[in-house]
Parts: sequence; structure tokens; C-alpha cells
Amino acid sequence: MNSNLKLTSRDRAVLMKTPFLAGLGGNSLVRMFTNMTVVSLPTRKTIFREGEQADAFYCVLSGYVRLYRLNREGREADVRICAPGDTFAECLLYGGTKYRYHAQTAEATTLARFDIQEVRDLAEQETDIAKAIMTSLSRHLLSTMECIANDRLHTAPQRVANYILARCPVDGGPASIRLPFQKSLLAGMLGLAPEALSRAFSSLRKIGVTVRGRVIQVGDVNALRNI
Amino acid sequence: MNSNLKLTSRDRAVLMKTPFLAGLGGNSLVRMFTNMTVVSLPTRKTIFREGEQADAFYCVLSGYVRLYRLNREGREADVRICAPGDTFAECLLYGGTKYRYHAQTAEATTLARFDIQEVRDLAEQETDIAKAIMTSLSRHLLSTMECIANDRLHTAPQRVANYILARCPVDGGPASIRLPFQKSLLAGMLGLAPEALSRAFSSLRKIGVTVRGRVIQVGDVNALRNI
DNA sequence: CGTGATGTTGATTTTCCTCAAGCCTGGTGG
DNA sequence: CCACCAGGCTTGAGGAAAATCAACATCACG
Repeated sequence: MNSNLKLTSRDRAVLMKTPFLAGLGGNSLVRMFTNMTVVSLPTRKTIFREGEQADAFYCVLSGYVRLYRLNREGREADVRICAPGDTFAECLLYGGTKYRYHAQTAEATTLARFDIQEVRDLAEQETDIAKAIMTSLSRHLLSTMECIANDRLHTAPQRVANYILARCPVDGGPASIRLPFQKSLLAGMLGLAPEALSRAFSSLRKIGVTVRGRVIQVGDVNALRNI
Repeated sequence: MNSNLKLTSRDRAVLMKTPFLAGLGGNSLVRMFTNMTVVSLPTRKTIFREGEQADAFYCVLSGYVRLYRLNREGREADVRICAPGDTFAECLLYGGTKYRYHAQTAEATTLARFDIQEVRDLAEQETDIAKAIMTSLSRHLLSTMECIANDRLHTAPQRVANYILARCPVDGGPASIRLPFQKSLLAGMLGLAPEALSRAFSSLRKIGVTVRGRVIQVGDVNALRNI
């Protein structure tokens, strides 16, 4: 764990686009920054565990973080995958004192770490910070409900198609995207076993989706929409 | 639609226990109340539809509300079931301008209706209102993530067992609870077809769970925990 | 005592998980 | 440069879970 690093300019740009910091005035911004530490972690490193006392929340600057739960037999299920710009465990600002899931890096990752108690105090003083927290929570909640609907309403190939479509140009025609992470991570994101993701990809082949490594090519975006 | 009713004392009590109004000072409380209207609706009445312009959010005072999505073929999937005290669509205060799912009463229901724009303005002025919103959003987000974990990690009988256990006395031994709504609603809540819920109940019979109408009797709460 | 809504049960099918084996790729060391 | 290896990915076979469809039971209620 490599702490108290200086922000790279890229990390700084990511941070400033977060709903969490985007709307802040100069004063609030300074106060948030003085409260923040930067942490660099290797891949597969545990950030916190379910049940631990929660004293910080985080924003992903680069890399990916997996939030997951375990059942009694030890099987893991991902609850959320956090990409650069995503905030996690911020719901504990006003929703309890313990982490409710495990958090682990999915690759080499840098995080911005915020002290929960200090941000709570700041939010009481600066209305724009409170507003930023509400914006972040709202978006987070909407995307989580979206996830439930997606799980309950769509089959594996449909979920994969949705994922691809959300990252394709809106007009029809051919397109090509590159996965920003391993396929096993995408599988967890969509609530699937890795094998199921693989099969979903191959079932999309017949409507013009080809996958080589992390590159996904779509013959006709509109055809994908009708799945 | 019966609007602008006076609050019954029971409805008022429900409202005051909501995270949304519980922590408010007298001044904020008055301002929220003047902004609020009470709506009574019959069963299976649509409250709003996905895609509509969002100008209000709601708190359930009595009855139940179903939030759901449709897929292309018209199949419905519940995203959330709101009980008395629950707030819904409050994420649109800071997260977009359109409703993201359908909302429908599951039985005769009374709602407190709040104007989104007005509450947004209030939240800027009164820090305790902002705090109440953050608390409400945080709880809501935690329970929604809980729901994803439950869906992805547990089988139908396990989900039913969890539901029962969450409403039973914590110590072991026998217990009895009464469903506050139809079984079909519980099925939707747990992400199951009604038939699957029925089968889950009958599979729990062998560990001492008996169901008659809306009454569920548990022989030994501890036995249920080990499922 | 019908009537319609709600819940149950059975049969079938779909979907996806699990386990096991093989493949492909990129990296390492000889 | 090549053999080897490990990790991630794919494919296949089998099976478990739950959806769907259909028939029947139960219940509330006029």
C-alpha cells in the first residue's frame, strides 16, 4: 500500500469530472483535497471487508474495483464493478457504520480516499458538498436499480448486447469497442459465470458480433438492438 | 384520484418516522408540509410511467407501491416494492428529469406527494433537509445493493427464508408472521414468478414452515437460518 | 351458488451454473 | 529462437434452478 502520493494530472482530471467534485466551489474543493489521500494498490488487493468498521470511502482514479458478497459456502457474487470516476461506500456517510460488502482491486489501481467523519462534517458546513453527495448517491442508486431490472428482465446475450450498445455510437452501422478489463470482470458485472459470458458472445456471433481478445466488433449496431 | 386530503393521525405517524422527515427541525418540517399533498389511490392505479417528465416524488403512507420495468415483449419485472414509510423516485432530485420505471399501486394506497423542484430549492436553503435526503438515498441504495446480492447469491427457498427471518424474533424457537400483502407481490419483491414462490414455500415445509393464507408459521427459527 | 381473482401443482422447456478438458497467448528461461 | 508454463478463455456434457404453460383448487364476494 503506497499512500500519500501526489496526484498525476490524469488522476486529477478523472477526479474533477466525478459528480462528487465536479460542482464544487474553490473553497469546498480545497477542503475536500486536504481531506483526501491517494492510495496505489496492486491487483487483487483487498481494500476492505464486509463487517469492518467503516472509516473511509473511495473514488477510483485508475484501475477497477470489485464489490462483492459471499454466501455461506464461500461463493462470491459481484454487487458492483467500479470504474475510474466511480465512488464507492459513500452510502455509509449516512447509512451505517460498517462496510456491507467486500472490496478488492481487479487490477493495479489508484484510489482517492476520504475520511467519512470529516466529509460528514464538511457536508454540514458547505451546501455544495452536500449537493455533490446527493448527486453521487442519486446516480449510484439509479444505476443500481437499472442493474436489478437488467438482471431480472434480460437473458445473458441480451445483457451483453446492452453492455456493448451502451458503449457504441448511437447510429447504426458497424462499430468496434475495446473492453477496458478482463472478460471475467465483465461476467461478474453482468451477474454471469465466465462460461456464460463466453457462450453469450458466441451466440451473438450469428448476428455479426466478433470477439478477439478484448476487441469486440459489431457488424450492424441496429441488428444488436433487436436482440 | 383523491387529492389534498387531510392526514390521518396514523399517516402522520408513518410520515414522521421516515428518514426523510424524522430528523427535521420545526422550520424545515413546516416548509416540507406546506409543499406536500396527500393522494389516495385505488388498487392497480398507475402513479407514473417510465419516460414521463418527473415533477414529483412520493412517500408511501399506507398500502404498497410496485416499481417495475417492461422488456420489449411486455413482460414485467419488479424493481422495488415500497411499503409504508418508503420513499420512491427521490433519486430524481439530483439524478435526471424523467422517471426511470413504472409505478403502480398494489392495493388501495395513500401517498404523500412532494414537488421535486420545490424540495430541491428547500434542500439548498435548509441543511437538515439536505441531510434527510442524503439519509434517505443512502438507506435506499444500501437496500438496493442488498437486493442484488440476494438475487445473485441465493436460491428461491433461501430468499424466502431470508424474508421470513428478517421479520421474526431474533432468538430461535417457534414464530409466526403475517404477510402484509398478496403473495404475488412478495414473489415480485424476491425476483420470482408466483409459481416459484409457491414451490419455495412448499420446499420449506420439510423444515417446519407452514403457510395458511397470509399466515406463516415457523417451527424453529434456527432451522430456517441454516438454509 | 356462480364468478373472478388468487394460489397451487404438474409437466415441460429454457437458462445458466458447475465441472472438466482443451486451447490460445504472452512471458520466461534455457 | 524455441520449449515450456501459467492464466485466462472457450467448449462440451451434465445437471440444477426457475420460467412458462396449463389445469385445477381455493377463496372472497356479490
